[in-house]
Amino acid sequence: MSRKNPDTRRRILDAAWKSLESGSAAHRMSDIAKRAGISRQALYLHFPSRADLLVATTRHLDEVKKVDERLAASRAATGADRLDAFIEAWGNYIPEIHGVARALMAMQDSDEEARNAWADRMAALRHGCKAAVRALQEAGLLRRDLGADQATDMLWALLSVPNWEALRHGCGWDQTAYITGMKDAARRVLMAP
Amino acid sequence: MSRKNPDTRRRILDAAWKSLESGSAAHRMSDIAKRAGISRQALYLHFPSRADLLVATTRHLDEVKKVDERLAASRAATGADRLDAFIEAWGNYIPEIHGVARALMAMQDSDEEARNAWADRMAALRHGCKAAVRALQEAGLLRRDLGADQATDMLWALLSVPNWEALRHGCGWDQTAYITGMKDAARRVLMAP
DNA sequence: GACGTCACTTGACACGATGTAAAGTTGACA
DNA sequence: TGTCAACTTTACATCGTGTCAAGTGACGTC
Repeated sequence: MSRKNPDTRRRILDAAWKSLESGSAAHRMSDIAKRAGISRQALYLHFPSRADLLVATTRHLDEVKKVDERLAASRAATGADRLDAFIEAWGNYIPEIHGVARALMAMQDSDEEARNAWADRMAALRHGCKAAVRALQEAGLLRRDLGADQATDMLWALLSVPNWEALRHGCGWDQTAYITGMKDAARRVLMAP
Repeated sequence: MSRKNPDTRRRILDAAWKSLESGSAAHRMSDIAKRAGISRQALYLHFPSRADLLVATTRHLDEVKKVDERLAASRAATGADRLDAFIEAWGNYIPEIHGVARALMAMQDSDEEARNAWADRMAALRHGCKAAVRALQEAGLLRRDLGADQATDMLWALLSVPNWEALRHGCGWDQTAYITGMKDAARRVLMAP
């Protein structure tokens, strides 16, 4: 699969990324191929299906954008600071992956591979939420009447991509308003006053 | 368009609804026609496109399920009770329209008509949120540091269908847990402690 | 009792997107 | 010079949507 020219592969992934990121609706395989400067068929030589391409594109983005490093910063903090840092790291990552995320979400109904890829991603987010909730709990800041699982669920829902879309695009919030709004909402929902 | 047999029209709408509501992935025009007991072409005699059919199905659902009546109940209340009543009315309506909502959301990228139909629906929800926020404000219960618009946005995002999906299906919450969880979250985010 | 019309059926086809298959081109390397 | 790998070109299968046109059968009307 990936034994072809690694440079071409990279060009395809960049093309897919940019194509999805640019608001335009030209997300067909032929558009991506054109943008990468290769034939549509060469694309299938590297990625057997559209779903494969999208999944590889998310991984590629993770690598280029260094999610791990970003999230590592939040892991250093404790208590409420950790919650803030996590929301900031993830919340500022969403706009960068948003195009690809949208495409992946749109394929969920029709393609199992896409569904699994997105589920994986959401599981990773949930893991981060869980850790942030535990940090609150350890600092004695988590609401007493809220189970850790329930708190994790709420935070996870709050930080979902559709929520980001709703506030940023549906309501016209800017990115900093989104971040501060989310930090505020999360503290109010999860922490004792 | 709708000058054909109104009984057939109704059968089509019911078929579309049930087809979308049943988890199975058979949502093609031919499946809906089969379920309605007519030919695929007769379907196009009543609804010129898939998007038209979906839009009509949501309206049909609204009629059958009597959204207006349900929401009217919440309009009678005041202050925090109104917020609770609104969340309960809308939150319990989501599962009934969920199948159709999903289909409509999935068509957003490809079809403008579907996009507008969904936008209309979300605008109606937003209108309800705004009224609930105003009720809080009039009762002096709204947080002082939160603008009415900002509060409306937050409530609107909180009550979105994707959030319902995330908590009910992603996290396995049952419907009553969802309702109480949302009421609680909304109060914490919007009201002063 | 023939006639027309209306709601629907039957069958065929165009289109756009994905994905498959196979033969041809080009350049690097032995 | 020959071969191999990466990519191109061309052609085609498939699936779902939407269009078109001719046909059928029941019902009301003159």
